[in-house]
Amino acid sequence: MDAEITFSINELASDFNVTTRTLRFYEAKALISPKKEGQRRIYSQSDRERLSFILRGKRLGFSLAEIAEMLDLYESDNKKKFQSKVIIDNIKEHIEILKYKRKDIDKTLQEMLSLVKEYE
DNA sequence: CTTCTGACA
DNA sequence: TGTCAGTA
Repeated sequence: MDAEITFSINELASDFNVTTRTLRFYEAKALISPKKEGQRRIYSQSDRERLSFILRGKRLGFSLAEIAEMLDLYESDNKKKFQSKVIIDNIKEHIEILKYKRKDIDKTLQEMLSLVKEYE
């Protein structure tokens, strides 16, 4: 009955332009935990979203350790409600970091834009 | 032929 | 992370 859309490690890897080695590596770092069909890894849509988040985090310059932290912070707010303040504080910190990154990007963007403008 | 674990670059 | 080995 359940037409769960799943992916093999190969499909997921090619879909996101990463290697299967990378996916196993992230799993070893506990960033993704696909189901196992015997030995074979079975990736679900949620695993897909997690990978998307991980790769985006990488592009934003976060380390795998930081991404791992964000990941379990974002999913733990249901279970560990007694620690909500700590979680909120951590997320706020991430928000601040992102704001600085955005400022840097905007600054650099403006400089490059005006630079190109001089030569065209 | 695809995937897995472990090891080494 | 890439890659090579030896399997299941």
